[in-house]
Amino acid sequence: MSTPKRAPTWFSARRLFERKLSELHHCTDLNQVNQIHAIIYKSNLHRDSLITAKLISAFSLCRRIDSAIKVFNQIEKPDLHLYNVFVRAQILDSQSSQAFATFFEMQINGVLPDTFTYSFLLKACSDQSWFKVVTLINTHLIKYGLFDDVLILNSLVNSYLNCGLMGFCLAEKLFSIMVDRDAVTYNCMLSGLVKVGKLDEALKLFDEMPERDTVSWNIVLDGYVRSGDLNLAIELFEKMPSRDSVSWCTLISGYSKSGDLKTARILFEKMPAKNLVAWTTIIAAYAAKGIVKEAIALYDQMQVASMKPDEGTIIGILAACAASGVLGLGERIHYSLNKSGYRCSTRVLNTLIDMYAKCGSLNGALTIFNGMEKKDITSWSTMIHASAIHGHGEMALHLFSKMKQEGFAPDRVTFIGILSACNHTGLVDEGIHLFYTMEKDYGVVPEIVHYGCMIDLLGRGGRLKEAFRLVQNMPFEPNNKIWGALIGACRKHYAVALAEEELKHLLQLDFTDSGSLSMLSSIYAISGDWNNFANARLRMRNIGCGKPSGASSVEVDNEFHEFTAMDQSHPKCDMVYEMIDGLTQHIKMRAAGHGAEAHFNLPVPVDDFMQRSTDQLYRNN
DNA sequence: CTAGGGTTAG
Repeated sequence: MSTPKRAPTWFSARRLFERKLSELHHCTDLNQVNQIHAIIYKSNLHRDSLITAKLISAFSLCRRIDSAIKVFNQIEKPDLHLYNVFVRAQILDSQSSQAFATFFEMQINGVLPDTFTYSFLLKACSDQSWFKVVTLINTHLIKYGLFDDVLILNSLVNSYLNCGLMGFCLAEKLFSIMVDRDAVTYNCMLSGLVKVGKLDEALKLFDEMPERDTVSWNIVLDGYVRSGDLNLAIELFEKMPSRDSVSWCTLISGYSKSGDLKTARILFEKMPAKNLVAWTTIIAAYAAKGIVKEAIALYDQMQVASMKPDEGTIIGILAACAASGVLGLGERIHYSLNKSGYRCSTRVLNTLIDMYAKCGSLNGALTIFNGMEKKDITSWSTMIHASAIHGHGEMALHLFSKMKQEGFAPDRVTFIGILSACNHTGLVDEGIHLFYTMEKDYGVVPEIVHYGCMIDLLGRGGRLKEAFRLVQNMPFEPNNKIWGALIGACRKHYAVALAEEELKHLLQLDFTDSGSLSMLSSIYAISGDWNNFANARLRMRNIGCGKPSGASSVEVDNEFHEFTAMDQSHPKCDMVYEMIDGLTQHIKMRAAGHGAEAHFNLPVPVDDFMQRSTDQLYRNN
């Protein structure tokens, strides 16, 4: 006789609940969290600070910051632990300013922050714009006597390393005075050195370190990959004492980015336990190369292998679609997301906007944008840039004022977008106005990229003297992009004399931008100065110009077509050139004041063609 | 707290 099945008793249900409660802060299943939430309220446990803290963590893990906020707001007097959990939840949801608000609020309420609070806040300090905040936290730590804890000092070193050159110097200083360094301290510094490209110093530190774990080896592996020396990378990979998924993925990603898909694929097949990152890397690699069929096949295979795509997977593949202009795959993924009922995060939606825009569908981008209930600064900046690349300057300006109405403060990236919108549409005066108000009214200090936009804007608008004056007065040394914009402007407006005069000293500079050199040589060609022309051409040859040759690409019905200059290899080559000639004629007629109604014999209707084509410049190899 | 895929950028 078999043992009778026992009905679940009150006792076992209670035990189950207690077990779930103790693991609550690791739970990623929203339904379960909601259930437990309900039981907590019924059992009057919501006054227990530890349980509430776990609940906030759980909601944060399920990406439901709204629920976490509700729970937090119902607590009358949060303690340090609750404040910390809430700060971390806000940081994880990239609500940094709200997290700092919580940080101030707790101090007003007489709760003093501890090292945990500071370590969460430091996690938000991810780039140069946070440098001042990091120094501030540094002084706080000293003031409150928290400056001797390895954990927090490691966080501090790491944050400094994220903050540009100034940060790097302070990180080195801090590292040198730290007495209690542990493995993490060394690894932070090691990765900092690799990220600023100081591979030699990184290797030296690697040798000097008291102990090396897998993380250390992986950082050095990444260093070789970044330096482009994949042979050294694979050599290191082979002699590493231990390899984990990160080692494999670093290498696969390295080969993918270098364009060697074949080796990337071989490594992927050899990788023992393929994880989500490996799948994402290889799929995005095929998508970026425009090999759509294989990307789709792998995407399906991944699901057969019961790997569930996460946010990173979706963003990675969509970004690759955007970079290569493969609308078909992007649309397919968007469709499958909708069908599966996946709740797209703001970040995924932002990536979708960018993907549609860069693949030629401004309408697709707008549809996503308008349907978003929670837009962030990136959504607005992306949409502004989307209008810019489609030549809709007015739309970009409209979006710009609307985002301000909705309470968003434009940042450095927004300004790059809006200035380039003015540039693409010839809105010179609007651009100048925005540039001069960006610091005064918005507190955004112009960087060299913003100057680059302005110089391009002025130059294209024919205001060459102003462009040159701006270059002279800007607080930066001109880089290749600045020179490129100037030379391009001179060429466009046949300002040979100006180019000569202003660019004379340029020839002595260490000038390595192939595009600018080629434009410079064409200026000399126009002016008939064949000596300097030859000179410029010689310099181009010396720096190995033409290596990263530009290519246009377009995807039609899941097939990828690529074209380079003077390319005759395409099977429908004649039709392509016929189209180009027709379009050129079309543009010239439009420029001469003829309306769109002017009739041409084109093999495909113009709108259809414009809708589907992308003109993405990218580098071979 | 450190390493891998990953939104906006003349």
